[in-house]
Parts: sequence; C-alpha cells; structure tokens
Amino acid sequence: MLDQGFIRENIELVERGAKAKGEKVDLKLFSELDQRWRRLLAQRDGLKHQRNVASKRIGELIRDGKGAGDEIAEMKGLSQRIKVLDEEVKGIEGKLREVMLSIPNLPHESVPRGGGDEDNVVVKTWGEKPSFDFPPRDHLQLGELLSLFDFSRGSKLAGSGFPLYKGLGAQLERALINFMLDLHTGKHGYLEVSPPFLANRGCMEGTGQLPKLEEDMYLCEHDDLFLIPTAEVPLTNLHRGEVLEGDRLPLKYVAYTPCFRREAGSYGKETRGFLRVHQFDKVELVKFCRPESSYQELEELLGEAEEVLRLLGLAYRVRLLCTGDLSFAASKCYDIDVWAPAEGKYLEVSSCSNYEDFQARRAGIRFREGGKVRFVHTLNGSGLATARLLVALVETYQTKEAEVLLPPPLRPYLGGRERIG
RNA sequence: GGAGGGUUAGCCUAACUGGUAAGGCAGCGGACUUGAAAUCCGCCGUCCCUUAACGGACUUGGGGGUUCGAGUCCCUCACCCUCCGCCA
Repeated sequence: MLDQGFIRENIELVERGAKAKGEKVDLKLFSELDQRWRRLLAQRDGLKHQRNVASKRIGELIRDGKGAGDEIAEMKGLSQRIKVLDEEVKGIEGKLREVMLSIPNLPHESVPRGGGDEDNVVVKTWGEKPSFDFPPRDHLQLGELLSLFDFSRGSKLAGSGFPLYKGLGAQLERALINFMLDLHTGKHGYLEVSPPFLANRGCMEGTGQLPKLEEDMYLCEHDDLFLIPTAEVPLTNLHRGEVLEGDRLPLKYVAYTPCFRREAGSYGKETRGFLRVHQFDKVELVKFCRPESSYQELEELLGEAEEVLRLLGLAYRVRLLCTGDLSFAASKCYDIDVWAPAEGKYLEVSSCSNYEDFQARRAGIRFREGGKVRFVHTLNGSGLATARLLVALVETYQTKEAEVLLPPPLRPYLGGRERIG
C-alpha cells in the first residue's frame, strides 16, 4: 500500500507507475474520496472539540454540586450529529481503503518499461549448457529409472500435483535443503527460522496475499488458517506491528518450508512432473533494512541466491523483469532461471524482489533511528525452490547409463555418495 | 474443550463509586561543559487544518454498545498466562 499523502501529492507519478505495470486504477475516485474525507474530518473534529469542552464543563459542574441538565440535553443533539458524521467518515474510509489497496507499488526507475516477457532483460548468464553424446532423458524418465519419485502414489494420497519423493530422491531433496540452509546461515549471515506452516489472515494481509489471492491458497476453515504459499509470509510477518532498533538493521532471515499453492485454473503442459505442483519445498531469504540501502541489499540477495547454482555447477540466467511483469507489490525484481537440458528450457527457481515500504506499511513494520520512527524496506528471494532445481540437477548430471553424478558440495549431505544409480 | 487472570506509546508501570491517560526507563535535539557525566528544557504513536507556526481530532489488543462523557460498565473476537481435561 502506498501512503495516502504520497498518492495525493503525486497523482501523476502514481498513474504512470500503475499504467506501466498494466494495472487499472481509479485515481479520480481516489481524489474525490480523499477530498470529501478531509472536508468531513475537519467538520467532525470541530464538533468533537465542542463536545470535549462541554463534557469537561459538565464534569466540573457536577463535581461542584451544580445542576447540568440543560448542558446535557444540548450535548445529546451534538452527539447525534457526530454519530452521523462518524458513520459517513467511516463509509468513505472503507471505500478509500479499497481504492488504495488496488494501487500497485511503483516500479523503480531502473526497471525497464515493457509489457511482457519479451521486454524482460537478461542481465547475466552463467555456466555452460551441457551437451550430451546421447539423447538425454528428462527428469520423469530418470526419476522412474532411479526410483526417485512416485507421482501416482502422491496422487493417491492427495491428488495430482502432490509429488512424493522416495529413497535417494527423498534424500537428495533433503540434501539440497540442508546444503542451502548451511550456505545462507554460515556464509551469508542469515538467521535460520523454522516457522509455522499455517498463518492467519492478519499475516496474509500483511504481505499482500489477501485480499487478492485467496483463491490460490489452501484454507483450513475450522481455524481460519491458511497453508503458507511461501515462507515469505511467516518471515516477513515475524516483525509485523513492531518497531525495530535501527542499529540492528539489516535483519536477515532464512527458512526452509514447504509451500502450498492451489494455483486454481492452471492446467496443461506446464503442469507435468515437477514443473508446477501444489506442494514444493523452498528455502526463502527475507531481509528488513533501512530505505537507503535496500537496492544494494537486493543485489546482495540476488548474488546469494545465485551462489547456490554456481556451487552446484548449474547453468542459469538472471532476468530483470520489466514493468509489465513486475508483481503488484514489488518495485524491482530479478528472476533466476536454471537451465534444464532435457526440457530444453530455463526454469524459474527464484524471484528476488525489493518491496520498498509497500509491505512494511501494510504490516506496520518500522524502525527507530535518530528519535524518529520510519517504515523499513522489505526484500525477499528464493534461495532456492527445490522441485525445479532437482529437475535441472538430475537432467544436467545424467550419464548415458542413466546415472546421476552428484556435484561435490552435495556429497557430504548424502554420506559422501558420488552418484545416484 | 472447561475455569480464572491478563493486554495502557519502543520497554516498564499508574489512574477513587465512569469526569477526559500520571509517571519512569531507553532514544533524539538543545542548554550548560575543554570533553564527558550529572542536571535542566523540548521532542519522542496516527491523522487533519495546502506548507510552517498555532490549533484540533484520534490512540489504553480489534470491533460494537450504554452515556453529555468509557482505560473503567456491557457484548463480541483475537492473543498471552495459570489450572483442569485431552494428547505426540
């Protein structure tokens, strides 16, 4: 959410930003409501002032043993008028909030203008795409031959899109998670958190999943709790409604959690195998920092996520998303795509975003510095999502004999094993 | 699930049978000082009055009610603590 005063004073800027993102906003309605709201506020506050003064006098009269019948009768009418105005103000505030919730965060000046995928800018590619002297198998074939996954039994338990890992497949998944957690806690200085996998509505509003994405999430109705679609939710909400100490920023958290997404309405080719599932594992990085350093922090976050792929020796590219592909709440976002040789395409394994104070304002996350209280900037990025990472890993390191060689950094996590198969 | 107690500003703590939130700590700015400590003054949640000054409204976990007036009384929801029950 943007600040009401900021929108008021920067109507054109907000309009341009929303347009660049392809979001429709009604700023005319905003201005109308905002003006009416301020007018009513002045009127109502004046009456309230009268009431406060009179009430004080009534109190004094009564204490002195004098009657206050006339004054009280008069105040009754005034209170009625205040009540009417109060309701009107509340009505307008409701509408105003609705309009403001529909206004997206503004893209940062460094974000390229554009409408869609073709306007995203590849800012980096790393590693060699592997070539094979045999026809490479895709991850489904490899998984079958090596007994790493069991999609049909996963479906039996919970439906399609719920993968089941087994044997070395399950161990490999666990190894990747531990490898990434150790990297981010050890080398990059993140504090590991193991949060609840369910979160309440307040959290979902804080990070912006609600009200828009309710249909994309799993809800436990009895308790009105949502299964988290990403660890961004619990990690960012860790400090919801708090005032942080400025000299302790930036705060850096990492968590492994499963992620649950209904992704209602997405079917077809993209859903095969691990490419799009309802439950997947992810290691997530979240930072809280002061506004001045958030873009530098974003570059660092990106580098820390990239390092996972570099250490694993997997080819990847980094794309800077254009305004049209930027999510509602983000100011700037890089996607990291890993190369999956048998799929013959890049798979998105991370989005690293700076939200500036958009989430912080919604979630009430502030910091104290120099006697003042300001909103922090929040950032997050996957570091990384394992399902697609696993796809790239087994496809990249496969041999003609349908083995999978393990890159050295992973071996300690699999008891020193060098290959699967 | 049952019973009781609690939630006051960044933190801690007050407020008679309803009378309009008092203090303390920490922090920031200033005065004093060679410097520091101590002391004193101001600031230290949100919003409105176009800006500033001045002023005003709101803020005692959220929402609602009674009242001229609610931290205080009533209803409701959330969370925390204690005990009981259940349980890995």
